Amino acid sequence: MRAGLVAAGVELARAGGPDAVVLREATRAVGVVPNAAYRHFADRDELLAEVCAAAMLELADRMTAETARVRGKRGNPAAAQRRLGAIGTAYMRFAHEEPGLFAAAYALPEQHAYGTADESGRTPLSLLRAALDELVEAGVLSPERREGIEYPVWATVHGTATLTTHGPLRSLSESQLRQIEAQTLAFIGNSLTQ
Amino acid sequence: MRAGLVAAGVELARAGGPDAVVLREATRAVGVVPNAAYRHFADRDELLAEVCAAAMLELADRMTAETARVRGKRGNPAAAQRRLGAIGTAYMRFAHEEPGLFAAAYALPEQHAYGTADESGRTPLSLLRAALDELVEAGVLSPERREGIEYPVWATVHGTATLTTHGPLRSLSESQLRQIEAQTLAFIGNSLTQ
DNA sequence: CTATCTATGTGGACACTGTCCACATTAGCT
DNA sequence: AGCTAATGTGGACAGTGTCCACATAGATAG
Repeated sequence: MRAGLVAAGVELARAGGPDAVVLREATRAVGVVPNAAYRHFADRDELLAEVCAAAMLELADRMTAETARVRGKRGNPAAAQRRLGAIGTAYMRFAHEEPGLFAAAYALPEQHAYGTADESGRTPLSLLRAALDELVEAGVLSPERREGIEYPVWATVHGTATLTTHGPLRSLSESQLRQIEAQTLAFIGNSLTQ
Repeated sequence: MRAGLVAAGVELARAGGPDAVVLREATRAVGVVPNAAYRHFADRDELLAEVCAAAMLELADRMTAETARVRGKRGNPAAAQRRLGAIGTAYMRFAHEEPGLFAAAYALPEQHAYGTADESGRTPLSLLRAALDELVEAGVLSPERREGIEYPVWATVHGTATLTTHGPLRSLSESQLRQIEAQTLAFIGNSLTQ
């Protein structure tokens, strides 16, 4: 039933973002009285935390999938760059295809949410780090510039994602959107390969 | 009184972010019955929109102030770069000194909020554009790379600001924070001067 | 096999929110 | 002076998170 509540919460978040994951509605969905939820969660935030973790997991899954589609063996410069691009693309695509879940993923400041690890330990951040490590290994990014570079890279993609989904840049045309996303990836590439 | 409600709303937002700007509380602060607000605002969102605009304005003011502190005449390459840095610094500093207001500034997707212009027409985005234009004028940024470059730049700074204030990177130590911010600005500089 | 304990769901309540309606007051214009 | 438009008031309703006391079922111990 805990799982049922979380599943209901995820659907609510998918449809309306973190604010839409309302405890009473989730209990209604699973067919139980509101208070029953308090046997499984201390409060609404604890439910939202689970929803958040689920959203992060789906994001990590998408990043993994998109990365896996890139051919070329590890260490190949072009392939490494494409894999980093795949990570950014998956991130921004997730934000647009599931804006509610994306917002929910970052709704809780608390969370140890560098991304709660899924069973395999993959988190969005760890996937990004791996891609950047490969970039160093491939000789594209110099080692002395590697440390901490994941944060600006993450921020750039995250900023574009939020600005274009929930921020002032939402309601751009599809083509404008694609252009800004491409420009964002090029911007990152520019900064790294130098 | 409309102004009073907005002022109360701004203080609420300052203290607790957009969710804290609750209509009834604002009317309480100005000493009037809740419904009185409906003579001035269609609903809560319309009040929040004003708060949002006020927050954007304060952000623009800070950016202007920080930029003005940079010496060196227009067109000087080093000065132009420092002015762009000042804009980013002001942005991230605002996010940290006024996290509630910063969040409120971006709370409403609706808004024509590329930043509602203040009396002088300055908005955060227009200030950024001006700084980038100067960078072109100074020969630091090549003209053919100028178009639309404001979006990745904005996104990078915005991403760092949100991740470190409301996101998973909050609760970093002061020194880690400063380092990430410096790294963010360097990252942008790297991408532009190439 | 019975008795007790623990986990889980129920009913009812409270404070709080945004919002609507009907009413009172007040200021300004004719 | 009297009408009109603007503004504030009182009361209400639905919806929310959360707390309390109660019921019930399932396991566990004697």
